[in-house]
Amino acid sequence: MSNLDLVFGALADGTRRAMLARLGEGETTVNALVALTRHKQPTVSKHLKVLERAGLVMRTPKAQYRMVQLNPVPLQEAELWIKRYASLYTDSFDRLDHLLQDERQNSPIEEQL
Amino acid sequence: MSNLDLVFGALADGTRRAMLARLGEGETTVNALVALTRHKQPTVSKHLKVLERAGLVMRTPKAQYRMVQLNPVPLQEAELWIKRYASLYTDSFDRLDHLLQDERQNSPIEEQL
DNA sequence: AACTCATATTCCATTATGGCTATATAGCCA
DNA sequence: TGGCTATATAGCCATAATGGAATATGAGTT
Repeated sequence: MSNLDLVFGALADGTRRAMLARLGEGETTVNALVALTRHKQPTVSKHLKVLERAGLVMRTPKAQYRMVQLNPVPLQEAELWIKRYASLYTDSFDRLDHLLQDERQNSPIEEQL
Repeated sequence: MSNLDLVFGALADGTRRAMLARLGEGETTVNALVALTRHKQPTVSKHLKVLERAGLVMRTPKAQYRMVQLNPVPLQEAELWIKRYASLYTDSFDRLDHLLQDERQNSPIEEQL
């Protein structure tokens, strides 16, 4: 499975997006994230695992807490995908550019994404 | 369910991203999309329905074909979300800006997304 | 009308997801 | 040590998602 699958999959949930938004303001603890949502702690831990699997989040132990930290890189990749593949329609110069690049690789297309 | 859920969910699949990438180059038929993937036609039709539900795609009948067309708007919204909520870490000016805006609304956070 | 091609729908099996409760683990503090 | 707190894991359930085969629909074509 592509990493973009995991990243977009992780983003496809409001609770997880809320957690990311919060993490964008700085690292925090798991409990702080629990407080943000209407869910129980184990549920939040599961969501964290999804985010972690997508590479969006890192957990580092600090005393009895696990500090949760945002990793922006996969988000940038996701943003890049949207720009690269789905904004072709706007800029026809860009479009030609991408078409040329795609020429080099071939089917099955899904493996390139 | 938020529309971003549907959009990101739709993007969380390489086959669908491949279809979108193709649609970025212009409208096409369902069969052309089938040819792009390793999947059967009914499967592709299902994927199209997912994309349609997310508002990413429109189908208009043209003779016996259904022309499939990309709708860029939800993609822009998705891109915007990434920028708005998850790129806080980069620009501290931006960050302050968002924090101030968030001040007005409150919990549960997930409903704001 | 009969045939064909393009696409959608139905049904089925398999697997994934999201939430909960209950329980385990592990670090701190007294 | 014992007890509190923070977090993870396991087990369970309901629901949704994925893919295929078979079939239906609908438009063109002869």
